[in-house]
Amino acid sequence: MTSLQDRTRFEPAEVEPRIVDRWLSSGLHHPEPDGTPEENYSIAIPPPNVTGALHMGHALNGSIQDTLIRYHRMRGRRTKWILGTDHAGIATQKQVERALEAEGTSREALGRDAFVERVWRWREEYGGTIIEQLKRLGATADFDDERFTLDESYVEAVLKVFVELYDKGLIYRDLYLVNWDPGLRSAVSDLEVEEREVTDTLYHIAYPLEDGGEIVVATVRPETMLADTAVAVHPEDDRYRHLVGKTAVLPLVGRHLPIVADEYVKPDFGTGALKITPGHDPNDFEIGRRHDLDEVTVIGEDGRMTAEAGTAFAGFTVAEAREKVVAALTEQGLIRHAEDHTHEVPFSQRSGERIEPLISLQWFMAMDQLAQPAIEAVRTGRVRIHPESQARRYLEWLENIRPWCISRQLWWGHQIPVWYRDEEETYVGTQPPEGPNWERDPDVLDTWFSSALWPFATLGWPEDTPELRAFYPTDVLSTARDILFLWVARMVMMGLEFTGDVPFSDVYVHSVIQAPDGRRMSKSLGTGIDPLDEIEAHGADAVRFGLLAMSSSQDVRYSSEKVRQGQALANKLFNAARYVLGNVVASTEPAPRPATVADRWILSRLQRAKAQFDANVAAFDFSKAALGLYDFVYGELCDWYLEFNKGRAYDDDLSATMLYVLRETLVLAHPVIPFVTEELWSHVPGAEDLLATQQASGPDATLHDAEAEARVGAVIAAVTALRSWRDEAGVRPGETLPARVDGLDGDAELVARMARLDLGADGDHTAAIPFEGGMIEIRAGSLVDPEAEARKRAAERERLEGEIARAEGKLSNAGFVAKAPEELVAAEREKLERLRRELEQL
RNA sequence: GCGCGCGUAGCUCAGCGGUAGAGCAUCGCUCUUACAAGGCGAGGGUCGCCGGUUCGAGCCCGGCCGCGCGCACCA
Repeated sequence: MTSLQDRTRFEPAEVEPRIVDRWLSSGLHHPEPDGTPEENYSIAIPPPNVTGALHMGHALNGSIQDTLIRYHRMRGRRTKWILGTDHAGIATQKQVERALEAEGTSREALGRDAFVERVWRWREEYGGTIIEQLKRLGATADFDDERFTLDESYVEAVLKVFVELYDKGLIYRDLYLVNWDPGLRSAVSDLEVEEREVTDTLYHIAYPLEDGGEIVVATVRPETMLADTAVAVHPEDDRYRHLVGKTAVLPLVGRHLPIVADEYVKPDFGTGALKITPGHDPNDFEIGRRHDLDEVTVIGEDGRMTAEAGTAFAGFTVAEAREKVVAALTEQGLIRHAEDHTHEVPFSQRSGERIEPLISLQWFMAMDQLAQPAIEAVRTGRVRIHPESQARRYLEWLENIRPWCISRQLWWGHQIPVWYRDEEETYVGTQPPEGPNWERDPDVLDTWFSSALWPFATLGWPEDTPELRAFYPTDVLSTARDILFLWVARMVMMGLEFTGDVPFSDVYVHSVIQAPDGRRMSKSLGTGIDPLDEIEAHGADAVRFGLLAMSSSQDVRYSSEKVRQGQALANKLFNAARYVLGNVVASTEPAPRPATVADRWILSRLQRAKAQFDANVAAFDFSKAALGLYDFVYGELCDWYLEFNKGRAYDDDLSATMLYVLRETLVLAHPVIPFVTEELWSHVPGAEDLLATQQASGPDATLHDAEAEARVGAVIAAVTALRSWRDEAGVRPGETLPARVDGLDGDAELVARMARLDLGADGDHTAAIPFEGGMIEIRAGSLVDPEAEARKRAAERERLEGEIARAEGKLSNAGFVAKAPEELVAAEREKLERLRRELEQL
């Protein structure tokens, strides 16, 4: 191993691979299942898509989870970070289909079995990528126990859940209007649909009435008129009241349409008359069921018009049919008006295609009954969601929950365990039915159906495994807010339903990292930043620190400054350790052996840093936790304590204290910046094993020292005041100044050393520099420019007078004296007196 | 449309009832026994706008303006 003293910089690229190897070969990431879930600590990783690569969101969440895992591992908990990947039905199938297309073939040409086989091979090849990338981040997930949502045992769990929910009547098959994705040729769930603003043409179309006259309806989708089965008006609408119960005749088709009254219709929109197309519009579908209307389908699953649309339109795409319908209506003089209309239209998040609402035979899951316990769990605090605002979103969604369409017309996934025979018989079971002529339902389950079981299916459920007994329920689930409904809420429901317990006690919803310009990070926009590039450039510690430091309760822009701050911290700590280790008596046992007020001060500040770090981690405030480490290492340990001790002999006492502080600092910082701390640990004399497996001790109240903090606080104030004075007075920092110090008693020596004062010499009085707790008198005569000094003094007097005026004003305010808290008034009085003294001394 | 969040130093963000903060950037000084990916210091803000509550308000309340997100059925 390279000697520490030869290196003046921390080189992540050289150090990190070595350290990762040591961690992995130690097996520290893999706990034996033992103990209870209360004693142990576990986190189930949000399973990345098996085909995925590490992006900034993974890097942030990986940093958060690994920080929690390392923190609790170092505090005596048996920790398991449950690892694995998700088969990601649609995403994976699409990737492989694209590859097939490039080869000039298709999944249809291959057939189902060969295609699925092909996807498995694809997974063999690319599935390990993201796992390897997590290792580079320093993640100590359980790499020895990697799960996949299509593992044999996982499939068993999924099928069992399906069958049980079916038996309870919560899963059912229904002919219902679904969000059809024509690109995917599959149904998708409500949560996979996003609204986009689109400008369409709103046509006013006249429908003749059977008894003469007409009624004009407004629509942006004229082609769907071919499937109209009614016209609706508002029951209170005087313009149309007399038409309710009459019949209109559908142009181009000739179908007779009842005119119905329904509250849904908005009289002030369009013409106030609404064509009803139950087969192709969600609202019309509801209205249709209310009024028992026919459901006609004219658009097929391929996005083209069906035979039902009539010979003039069958086979054309929706867009083509629209033109033809409008042309035909125009010809008949039935288009009364056309205008641009901008509105929100559903698109598939998966394929980007416009959703085509279609009536389709699909599997659904009733959610109301399952939602109730999941609502209770959050209301009663059994599951705590951080930040609070996300808990409100969670509850709102669950309180308004709708049935979940769980079947997907894909090949890659958990095939639905239902068999049919002769259109008559249906069999539902985890094993295929006996007997001939059974056909299995070709559809697979929505990926989120299997993800919902993740925290317990990964631990071996439904078997009563040692892993399940030791680590379920898990402790924390950390995730982004976009899958709070898709995933988190459903895990709570399934966990409660099937294990009788919540799957985790805390949910931490982390920030979404945006591009530096505030746009979404995305490959297609070219705004993505690859965390691996950042690790390459700045080191994994820097990336971890930076991501934690920029995280917040809301979305944040990526801040490369924060990453550089992390890099600076790693380098700083590296050099501080190098310096300390080069000076201490190596054989000394690390221990707090304070011999000076500075020693007592740093020991006291260290306890404070530990307590604050603990509090911040407990509150999931990772930004404060990371920045607090930076402040302690930079602002207290390096800027002051190491400097205080320059020129002091490194005797046994100082060595013991130094080593103690160094070791405690490495232990404290390790969860956030594991690499540099682990590397340094290997150079600390007497430090055994890996830092990652050391046990941290909590803040030690006996080392808290208010007196030392006050005294050193005054020293720091004095030194800072003097440096500032030098800068303004133009006195070089290196120049030793004859001076007297008032108000610091025995600590004046410390100030003299830090600020280059000569307390023994004497000379003309030239300047008085007040600081919080005393006064430095410079006796340097000719060194100082008298004019500059006079200007400074005047400025200082002005400042003091201003502050005195403010304090006097406050104290002469009867309201303040009468109503403000007593101690505040007293403090103000003291301050006023102090300011007056300072002014007098000037 | 309803709901939530955010507008604080040039930039990214803390602070959320008692005299405005950090990191970076800028400027000046400085190679003082670790660290130039150093050290020290300085400048820089009517805390989006208007009212109100309070002895006292970035901080609480109300109303505007701007930005973002979530939910929603206006054809």
